[in-house]
Amino acid sequence: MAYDHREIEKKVQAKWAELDLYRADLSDDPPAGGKEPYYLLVEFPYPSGDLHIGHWYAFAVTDIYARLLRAQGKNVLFPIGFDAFGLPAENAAMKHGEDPKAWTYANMTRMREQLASMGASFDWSKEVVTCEPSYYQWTQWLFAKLFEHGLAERREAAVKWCPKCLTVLANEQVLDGCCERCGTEVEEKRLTQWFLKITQHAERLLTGLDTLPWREEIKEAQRAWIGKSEGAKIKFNVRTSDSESTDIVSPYIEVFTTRPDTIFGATYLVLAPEHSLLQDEGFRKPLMNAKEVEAYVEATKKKTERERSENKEKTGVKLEGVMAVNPATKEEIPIYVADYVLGSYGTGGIMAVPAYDERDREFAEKFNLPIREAEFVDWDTVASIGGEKATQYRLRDWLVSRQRYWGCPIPIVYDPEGTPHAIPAEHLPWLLPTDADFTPTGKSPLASSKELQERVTRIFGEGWTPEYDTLDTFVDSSWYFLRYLDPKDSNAFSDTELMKKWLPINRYSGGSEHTTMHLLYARFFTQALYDLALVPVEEPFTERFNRGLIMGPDGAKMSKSKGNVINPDEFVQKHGADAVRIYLAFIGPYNEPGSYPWNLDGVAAMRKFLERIDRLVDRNIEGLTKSLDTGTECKDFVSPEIQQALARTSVKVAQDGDRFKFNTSISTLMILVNELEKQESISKDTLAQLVIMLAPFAPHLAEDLWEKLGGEGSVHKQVWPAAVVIVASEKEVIVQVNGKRRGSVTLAQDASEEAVTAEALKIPTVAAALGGQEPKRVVYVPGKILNLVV
RNA sequence: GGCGCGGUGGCGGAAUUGGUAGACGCGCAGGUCUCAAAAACCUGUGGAGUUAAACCUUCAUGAGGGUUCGAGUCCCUCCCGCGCCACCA
Repeated sequence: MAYDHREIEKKVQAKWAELDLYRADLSDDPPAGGKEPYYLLVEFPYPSGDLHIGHWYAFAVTDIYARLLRAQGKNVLFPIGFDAFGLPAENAAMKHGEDPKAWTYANMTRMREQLASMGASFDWSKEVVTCEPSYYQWTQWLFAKLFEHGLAERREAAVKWCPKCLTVLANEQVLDGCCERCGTEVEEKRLTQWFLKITQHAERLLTGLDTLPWREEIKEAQRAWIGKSEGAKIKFNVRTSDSESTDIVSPYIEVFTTRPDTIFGATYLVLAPEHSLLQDEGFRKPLMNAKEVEAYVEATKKKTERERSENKEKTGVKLEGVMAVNPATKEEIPIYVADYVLGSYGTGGIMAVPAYDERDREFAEKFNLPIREAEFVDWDTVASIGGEKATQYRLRDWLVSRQRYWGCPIPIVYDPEGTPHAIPAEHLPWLLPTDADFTPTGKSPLASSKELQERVTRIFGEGWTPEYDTLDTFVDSSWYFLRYLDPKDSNAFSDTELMKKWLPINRYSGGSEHTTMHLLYARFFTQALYDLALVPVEEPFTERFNRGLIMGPDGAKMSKSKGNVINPDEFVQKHGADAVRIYLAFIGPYNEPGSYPWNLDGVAAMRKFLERIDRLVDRNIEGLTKSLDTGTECKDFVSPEIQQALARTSVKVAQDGDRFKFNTSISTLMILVNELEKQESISKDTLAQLVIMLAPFAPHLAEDLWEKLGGEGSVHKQVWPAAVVIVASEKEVIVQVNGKRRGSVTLAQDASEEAVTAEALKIPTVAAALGGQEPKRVVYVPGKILNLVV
């Protein structure tokens, strides 16, 4: 008889709610006999409205770990919330004429139910919702702190613009030249925007990685993104090149190079078309082909960086009338403007060494410039010509302004002179106005709010104006894990004492797409707040695991157009939430970013496994009842084999769980069930242990079985079975000849090498393999292996 | 192009970190039950070979070398896949 999962899920979920089972008491203190705190974090969802299979994989499997930890006596904080500001809400609002807020809140209601349906043991009392004023008040407060300390700055810069989302983007949100959200190719503009100065933390973001036990690929991706290069800055004087005068024009051109030792081979200089000298009057004066240069600069402006890099054919224009002087050779060398040099990196100018740089060589060959292999010089020589050691990073400052409505208002006002001021804390939360036309036009929707302007005038006076942009949603999510500790506090963003106790987060599970976005931002935020003595740790996440991807049954990425999308609800209806949970956990290791095809038979197989356990308990409960009826002692005999098996399972399930290898945890449980099924009768205690170990994986069925067994309270409050190990008196030793297995002997644990060897030689296959020869050498690993070498 | 991570049956994946390769599950094959089928259960299942049968032999962890008593695991060379970065000087 198959169990009725729908009824069980309903019943036990109500029971858990009634018992308020998953609330973590954060002040529970270890010295006072409390449990050790463990902060388990999973990236909070965007309220998109429907839980898809990826959500299940993210939350249901991480939940297994939360339950394993609780069973092992940890005080587990496993919170959840919603990353609720963001663009899709506005898009939906435009499409259906709904209010972004109404859309967001309706979705959150729906998702809370769905998250409950998977049996996730979140502590909802700690919920944070980033679009609520009680939350974004503190996003604003923290932004103001960063502003006061010079880490937030408004300035003009070349920025990426998404023509579809009609907003600027951070560098991190541009993937292969396209918008991370919608895939549209981005444009470049020069705009005045708000930046968070993450580049000030480049070095610490780099060195901090060395202290973290993360997988190498995550660290390497961040290192590559930060992109540190060490080299030198060298100044080249510039002269007019008419024959009589060798006037020094405009002070000099400074270049950055990672190879200052090749300066003898620098046969020309190249400026990026964006280089400020090209706009400098003094520099332009002697130019004989200023118009041609101007035309080239203009043509480059029309190209995106992507177009510049896709066209590998080198282009450029020589600056006629000026020459640079190589400070090492004192030689006059030509200066070019070429778009293969980027204005946004280094000094925007390079010394070209065509002998050792592929790109310079291509350019030199095309323009017939000299290619000289040179002697290499040491650092003293470089220093003697004015070279200075310099380090460059690829990382750009984080652009956080967004010309969109549904986001956290930037807590800044401008005085009549246009100088920005942080809005004082007493006026926070600085509310998102409700009278703005949120249709994105490229201009900030908040500019259309009368209420906002009136509010500014009322509070700050005539002539003052509000900031109209909202913050990138990645700012909201850069500190949410701090708020979980104290989500309702209206006096502080978090609680100092609780932060000391609960930070850093023990384990953070999420998606690999956040490696060079959210994960980098959150580290920066934490470091910055650490410097302001607002948080007690420099690194927020001790361990980080990127989970893999669930693919369609055909092995391809799920997409509506391919028709291979798996809807978890169908499987939950048919096989139950527990079967889906176990299937997702069994599919492969959770700590590796692999991609796993959804196997249609897989969930059914997991359901069968659960039914076998259900039957096993039922069958034996009958037996237990009978023995009670006859008055015999119920606590019956447990064979050493079963005791051994229980001990083995208890250790291995917990160990593998700790490595996020739930697949082998479950296979270990399967092996135990296979063994138990062979027993004629099983004691109640044995069944109880099985059910406790099943509970993290199949929380609903386990709770039901626990009740059947007459257990007190909830199975999820039980402690993990202690491993009662029986020390075997005998041990099997593998016998090898020349490293190949030829048999085995079972002898006393402490048998001597001689005794094992003597016994091994009696095995016919061993004797045959030896062919009558005496072993030249014997390798004995006590209790494991005896290798006879001939 | 640079860096990182991988490559194990028909499939997802195991392998105590140098010690019986292929756990567990899917799939497949055969069987029990049935008039039949489904479900359920049982048995088998890397290739090749010897055999009455094998707890027998042999080959096998992308390819080729090496270290070692012993290598999926360590080292070298190469091939392939995935990820990140990429005209970053």
